[in-house]
Amino acid sequence: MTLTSLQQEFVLHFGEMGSRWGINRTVGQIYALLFISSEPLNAETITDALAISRSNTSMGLKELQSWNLVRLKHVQGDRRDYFTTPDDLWEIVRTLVAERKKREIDPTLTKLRELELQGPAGDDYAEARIAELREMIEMMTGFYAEMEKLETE
Amino acid sequence: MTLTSLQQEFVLHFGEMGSRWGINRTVGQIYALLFISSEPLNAETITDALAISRSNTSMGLKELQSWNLVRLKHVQGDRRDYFTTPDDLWEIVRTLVAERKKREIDPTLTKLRELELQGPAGDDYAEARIAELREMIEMMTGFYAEMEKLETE
DNA sequence: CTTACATTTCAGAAATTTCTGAAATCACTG
DNA sequence: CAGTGATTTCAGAAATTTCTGAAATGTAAG
Repeated sequence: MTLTSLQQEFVLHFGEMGSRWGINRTVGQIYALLFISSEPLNAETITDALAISRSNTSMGLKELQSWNLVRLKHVQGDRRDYFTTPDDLWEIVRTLVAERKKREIDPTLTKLRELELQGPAGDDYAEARIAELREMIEMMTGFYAEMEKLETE
Repeated sequence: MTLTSLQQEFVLHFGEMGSRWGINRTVGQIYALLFISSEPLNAETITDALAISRSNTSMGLKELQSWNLVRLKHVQGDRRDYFTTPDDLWEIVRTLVAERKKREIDPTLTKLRELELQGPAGDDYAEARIAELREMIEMMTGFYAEMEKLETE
C-alpha cells in the first residue's frame, strides 16, 4: 500500500507527536494510519505502508490494544487479523481519558493513600501537602466517575 | 539536606511517574521535592537532597520554569535563586492543563488546519476524518477557553 | 499429523534521551 | 574593575527506549 501525500503527512505528524503523548513514534503512526483508513488493515499492510519491521508492527498493535484504542476485525475467508479504530470520535476521546487516568493518576492516588497510612512522619508540612493533593485528586476522579455514570445512562 | 522517609518516598514516586507524564525522572523529583517543602529551596540544596549533578538540577529547573510550574524567590542577603511551587493546588492544576494543551493539542490542531488548506487530495475518507477530528478538537478547546474566561471573572 | 501461513517473542543493534563534569558566562561585591 | 560565587552551556558518557531479524510459537486446512 502506498500512502497519498495527505495520509503521509498525517501519519508522520502523529509519529512526531507520539513522544509528547507518552507513546512511541511507531505506535503513533500505526494509530494515525488506522484512523484515516476507511477499511481495516492487516499487519502486513501496515508494515509496508510505514516501512517498519513486521515485529515492530506486532508490538505496536499490542500496545494499541492495551490502550483499547483499536478493534480487531476478521474478513471472511482470510485468516489474518485486521485492525480499525472506532468510527465514533467521542468513544475514542472517552477511551483516551479513561486510559490516561488509569496510567497517570490512579497509581499516584494509590501511593498517596499508602503514604498517609504509614502514619505521622514528623513532617507536618509534607503530610498536609500530601493530604491536600490526595483530596484534590479524589475530587477530580470523583467528578470523572459521575460523568462516566451519566454517559452510560 | 537529608530527606525524611516520607519525603524520600514521595519524591521517588514522582520520579518514576515522570516518564508517564512526559517529563524525565529528575524533573519529576525536583518538582516533588519543591512541592512538599515548606520553604523555597536553592539549586545547591536540591542537588544534594536528590544526589544528582548541579548541572542536571539547573536543566531540570529550567524545564520546570518553561512549564510555569515553579516560582522563583529571593531571600534577603542571599544572592542564590530559590524555588517553590504555588501553594494553591487549583493554580497548579490550571497550569498543568494549560501547558499540556499547548504542547499536546495545539500543534495537532494547527497541523490539521494546514492539511485541510492544502485542498482536496482525492481521498474522501481521510479528508472527512481529518475534518471531523479538527472539529472535535476545536469544540474541546473552545469549551476550555470558556472555562478559562469564567475563571478570570 | 503435516504443511503453510500468521503472529509473537526476544536478544542484541540502533537510536534517542538523560546525565555529568568541565568550562564558559553572568552578576554581584568590595 | 578584579575577584568570588552562582548559574548555564555543552560535548561526550551512561542509561534507557525503540527497533530489527531470526527463531519460536500458534493455528487453521488438508
